[in-house]
Amino acid sequence: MARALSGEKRQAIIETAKRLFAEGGFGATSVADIARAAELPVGSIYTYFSGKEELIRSIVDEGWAELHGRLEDSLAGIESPEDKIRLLLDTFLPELLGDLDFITILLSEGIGFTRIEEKTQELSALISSIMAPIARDAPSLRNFSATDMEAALLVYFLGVLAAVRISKSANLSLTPADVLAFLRLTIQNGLGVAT
Amino acid sequence: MARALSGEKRQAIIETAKRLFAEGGFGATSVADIARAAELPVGSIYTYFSGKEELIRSIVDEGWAELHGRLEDSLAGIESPEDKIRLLLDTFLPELLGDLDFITILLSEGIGFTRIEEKTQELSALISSIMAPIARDAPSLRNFSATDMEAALLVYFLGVLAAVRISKSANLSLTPADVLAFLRLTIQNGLGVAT
Amino acid sequence: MARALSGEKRQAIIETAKRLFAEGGFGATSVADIARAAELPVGSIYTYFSGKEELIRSIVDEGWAELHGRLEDSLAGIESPEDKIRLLLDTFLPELLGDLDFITILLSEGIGFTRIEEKTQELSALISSIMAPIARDAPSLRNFSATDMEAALLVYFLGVLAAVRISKSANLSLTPADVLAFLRLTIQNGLGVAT
Amino acid sequence: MARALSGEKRQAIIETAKRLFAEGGFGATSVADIARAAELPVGSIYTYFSGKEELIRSIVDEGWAELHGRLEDSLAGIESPEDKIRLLLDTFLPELLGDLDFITILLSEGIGFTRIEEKTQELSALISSIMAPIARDAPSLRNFSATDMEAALLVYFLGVLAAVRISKSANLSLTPADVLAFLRLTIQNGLGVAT
DNA sequence: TATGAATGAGACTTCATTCAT
DNA sequence: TATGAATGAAGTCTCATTCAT
Repeated sequence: MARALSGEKRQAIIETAKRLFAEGGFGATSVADIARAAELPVGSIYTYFSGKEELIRSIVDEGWAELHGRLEDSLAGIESPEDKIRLLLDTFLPELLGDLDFITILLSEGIGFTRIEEKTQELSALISSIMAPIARDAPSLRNFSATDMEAALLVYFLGVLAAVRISKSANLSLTPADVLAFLRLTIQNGLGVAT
Repeated sequence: MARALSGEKRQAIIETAKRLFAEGGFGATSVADIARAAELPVGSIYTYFSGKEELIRSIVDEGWAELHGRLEDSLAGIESPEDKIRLLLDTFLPELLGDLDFITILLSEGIGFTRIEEKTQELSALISSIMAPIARDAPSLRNFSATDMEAALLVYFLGVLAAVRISKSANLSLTPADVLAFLRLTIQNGLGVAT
Repeated sequence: MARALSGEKRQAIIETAKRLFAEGGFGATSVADIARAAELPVGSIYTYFSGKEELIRSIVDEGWAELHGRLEDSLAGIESPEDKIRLLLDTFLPELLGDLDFITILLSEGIGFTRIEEKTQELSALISSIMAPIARDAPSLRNFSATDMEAALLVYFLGVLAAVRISKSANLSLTPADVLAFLRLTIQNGLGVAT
Repeated sequence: MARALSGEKRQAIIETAKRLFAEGGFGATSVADIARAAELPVGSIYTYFSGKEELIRSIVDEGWAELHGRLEDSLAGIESPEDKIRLLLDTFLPELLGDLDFITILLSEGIGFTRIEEKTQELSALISSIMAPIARDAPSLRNFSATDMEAALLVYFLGVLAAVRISKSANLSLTPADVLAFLRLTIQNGLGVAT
């Protein structure tokens, strides 16, 4: 029997590529760069991925699947909408915001190689369904149409990601925690859910 | 006359490159592609720009300068903060959101070649100063710290751009007008300024 | 038993490689392609052959040896030159012309990896010796020198192979049977041997 | 104005590539090999040809066009079928047989990249039309069907090419002149045309 | 100033062969 | 013996930039 494909090696490639793509961009990062950084021969990249595009697609797809999976698992054990929102704000978002490389790829090069839009909508729908029961009763959302809600979710979600990313890359004083704090305030004001 | 023609040529290069960079990305668009699409010889690109990077830098810098300049000019003739906010929502943002190619470049490839962060902060500061007098008196913003305001501006500004961009590239039903409508509602709720 | 199985595996490799080399060319066919098509692991190819070149050499050498061997065996039991010629036309050539992949390899990639020329001469000499007694008495060959005979054999042999090959690859209406019919006519006219 | 494409350089590439393809085969000859032999930078090959395949296609197409063109030009001034056949044997074929590299490419790698079959048929039809008036009256061709004629042309044409090629590559004593002599004899016997 | 051919570094990818298992 | 992951040299091709014209 020959050697089996090494999950470790595959993961090392994914992680190295994620970092380099986030730092320098997809186009400016060569497969050779990735191999060098991962301390692997170039050929090995192609043992694990059919090409450079499959590599970025895997980074996004798998990163997203893990995120989404963990979120759904966690939500499954929770009944109250308020607790679900707290989970989003206290666990899910901090985790996502902690993975700046992932966010960077998601917001820039990722588009065009992966169906990020579908993923964003997926998440939108999930959050939307969580918020619906509360939003219905929130006085400040009285005059929010369904379209307004859809726009709100996109703006807040993408805005939070982009804000955190730009704060980091521009060395602004604003931290992910600050951004989350603003989001908490906004949700408390809008939905009346304190976290 | 000759100078006018040259200016036109330069502008043609900028516009063609902007479209191609937005459509295919900076890395995937060659200088020859731009020359072909602009129906100009390759050499001409280098008559007007020192290289490919200066080209994208010019697109972002000049696009931003024009935007910012027009905004300041318009604001100069307005006294009331409410009217200023109306100008932002009714003129400035619709214009910006209409230039999807510019937004796309700004959010993806732009970063890394240009100091977008500084520009975003510039705009942030401007808007912040406009809102300050109103925000102070808005009851719903009572417990908003300065940091919260900074976060809010970044999240809304970047969120609106990213939402519009993704809606277009993913063929979502959400239009720039929908996103603006949400923003208007939010401002009315938060600042009490109707537009 | 084990050896029989191994022989089968070796034969499967030879046959698969022959087909792929004929279809796509030696250079364009990878060892992995052959392994995949033969439903064998890559390593197995190297258990039976020292490398890709030995593989094509084996295809040509063994194919030729079998052909030549069968021909000599059959000729051994025949006395009359006329019957020998009939054997060539009715058995040997139809068999050879039926193996289009072999012909294709022989005429294209084969050269350069194998000493096809020697083989062609070998066969030439054999056929020449068969025809000699008859040719001497054929009136129409009166003014044929030995060199003319050598040229004739080469032209007819290679011409028949190339014609059949090109007819197939170009989807011409000409069949191997048509080409053989022409050859029969020619031999009847030239040597007076009817088949 | 920039430099104009150099016909000389293009021709040098064609000739170098033709030689190398004939000597080592298409697959085994790298673009870098060609560039080195032509004393040109690799990039220049791509200034004149879109890729390696267009290169071999150009070799075959242009070589064939020149050959075919010259043949038709020469035939245009000749009335008698006998003289036309003499032209084929005394001028056209010797020229073709003198370009061994071209023949080699035609017979091996050429197939698959170029529509050689169509070209062969083109020539077949031309020669066929030349021979028709004579063949009708030739007693020895009485029992030749149209299919036989087609087969004959293919076998003789391809056979002559292949024979000359193999004689050269195998260092046989047979020369192109010998092969042509055989062909002359055969035509004299069959068609009664002396050359 | 205008042009576009020229250049060669470097990108992505393939692949024959080896060898740990 | 059997396997197929591992390897890195080499292949094809692209492209930003230069510069002869």
